[in-house]
Amino acid sequence: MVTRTRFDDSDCPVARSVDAIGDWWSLLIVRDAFDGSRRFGEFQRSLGVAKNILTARLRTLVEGGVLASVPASDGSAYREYVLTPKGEALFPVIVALRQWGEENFFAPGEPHSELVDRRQGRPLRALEVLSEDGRRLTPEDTTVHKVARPE
Amino acid sequence: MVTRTRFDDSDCPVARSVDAIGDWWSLLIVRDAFDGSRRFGEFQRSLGVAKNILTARLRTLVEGGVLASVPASDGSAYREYVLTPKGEALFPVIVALRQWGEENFFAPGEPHSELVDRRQGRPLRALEVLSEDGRRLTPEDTTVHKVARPE
DNA sequence: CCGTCTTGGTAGCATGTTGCAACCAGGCCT
DNA sequence: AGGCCTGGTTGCAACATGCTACCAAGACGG
Repeated sequence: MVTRTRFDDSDCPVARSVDAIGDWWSLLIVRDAFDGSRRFGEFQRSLGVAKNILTARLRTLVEGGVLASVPASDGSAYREYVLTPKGEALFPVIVALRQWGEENFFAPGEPHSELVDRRQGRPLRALEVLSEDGRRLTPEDTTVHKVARPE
Repeated sequence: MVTRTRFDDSDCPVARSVDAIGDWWSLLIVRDAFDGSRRFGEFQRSLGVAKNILTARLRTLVEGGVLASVPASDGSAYREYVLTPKGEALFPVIVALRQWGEENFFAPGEPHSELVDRRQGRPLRALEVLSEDGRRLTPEDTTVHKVARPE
């Protein structure tokens, strides 16, 4: 087959995550969902994505348990897409990508959308990778413990 | 055009990050690089990716400043691919995806590769999104401050 | 209800991208 | 020199993406 390679049986959690999200559009849909988008049209306008693509991505996200399709909150007969707990758990992923992007792809002072603490209106603290006892870890401080896949 | 949509001029850092990484293979290449892979053949065997795809992804990652192509460390005439500081800064992204995958795509007790603290051999602490003054934030505690794109 | 607008899609087609397999050049090794 | 390893490139078939047009059901004013 020439289908896109799947990673859903990999023993690496990163690979399975990547596989579950599906593609980059999906991640931007999730980003918009965190930002309050709920309706098909909201996602479509915000992303500028073709409607057939959006339809397909929303479907796979719902099938994957990241989004749920629920009756509209305004009483109309339309449906809305909201994050499930599993989808909400992607928050650190989005924040990590956001911080990496801010750091590396914007000139100083270049305007960009910014995620802020609602209470103080201040930007967030940079994510830190910590050991169990709270030491800050760099990539060199860690190693991957490989697990043999059972035959 | 029917080319894949690009996000490199979006005002959202998440979109620019997504655009810079390019596709999922690239992220898995970066994961392997954190895990110590350096040579073309190492990536190829580890990922099982077609060589032409790997060639293309390595090239875009080098062009994007995530990897650097350096002379081989063993004195041979071959080249190696190592993470730049910009690439190393993806560490929290990989860790976030890894933790999300561990949490959501493995049955309890199912074997999987694991990222551990080299000093203690223990798994890492879960990433936390914190406010500037150290409060732990959920998605609901944050909001995106939109910035108008200058015309 | 009746016509019309909005919402949320589907269908068809051109083009781009992916993956496989075959091939190949230059390093390395004895 | 001969043969194997490494690190690719090339060609092709299948699949995915994006665009535009179309469409059905819900909302809505009269």
